[in-house]
Amino acid sequence: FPLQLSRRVGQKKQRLSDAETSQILPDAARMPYPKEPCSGPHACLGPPTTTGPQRSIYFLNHPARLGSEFFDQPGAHLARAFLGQVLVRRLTDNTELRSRIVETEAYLGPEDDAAHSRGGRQTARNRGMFMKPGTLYVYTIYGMYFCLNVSSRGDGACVLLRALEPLEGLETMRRLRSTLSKGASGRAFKDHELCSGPSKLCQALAIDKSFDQRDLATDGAMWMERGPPGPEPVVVAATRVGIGCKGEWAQKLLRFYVLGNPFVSMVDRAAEQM
DNA sequence: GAACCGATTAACT
DNA sequence: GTTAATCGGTTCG
Repeated sequence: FPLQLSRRVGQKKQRLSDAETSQILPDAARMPYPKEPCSGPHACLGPPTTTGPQRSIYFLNHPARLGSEFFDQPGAHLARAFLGQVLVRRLTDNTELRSRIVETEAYLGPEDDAAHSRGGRQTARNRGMFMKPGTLYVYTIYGMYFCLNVSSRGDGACVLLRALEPLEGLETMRRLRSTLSKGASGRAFKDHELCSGPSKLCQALAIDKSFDQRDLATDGAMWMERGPPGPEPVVVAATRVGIGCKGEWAQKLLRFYVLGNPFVSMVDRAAEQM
């Protein structure tokens, strides 16, 4: 069994190859980029279509998929607007994982010293940041993790998803986390450990580089739905995580999270006093 | 090519 | 609170 082999004592550590992962997992996010939003073998089970003027009364009680117009907001606005919305991931076996977005960070583009697009840098890696709002930007970090971003309005601007509150498919998320986590001591992850970090949520939702540059408004394997109506969550604005603490841009309050939500990755008590 | 390093995690004290 | 793990992407010579 490839996973066990890779853990043999003294053996050079080896990440699961795509082929190996696909043997273990029901879905390793290896679907090719769909040419059409809902083409392929499961077209008849496609995700809800974008809201539009033709929407009938039938859909008023059903989840509405967020479309390109929603993502077309300045980064900091979009980062706040994401809070409370529902991220849906459909695996290749049609299992749907649902989670509420509870923590985000905005990266504002070339002038933002903490952004990958700082100084106007545009490379093969960060191309997604420069594509139309709603385009995903997935990058590898520390050689072993992924981070998921959504392009916003503004050249080279995007929003990093940092934490989710799992709603549906928790046992699948738990299995994905255990299988993909390097520590993998066999212990079961608690609910609040499933998606409480930018790379944890990528493991829990089986998101990898194959999602880079996909369109969240039309993709068949992942989309966003308007969260259920309810009281407005209290939003905390704090400094961003992992970008150092020196410099003008490190001080800006571009991280947003739902006050009191136990699924947030890091609380900032000082920011909460404000 | 080589050197450097990171929008993190998990295990440890 | 500290630190090892781990390697693709970027930069530099």
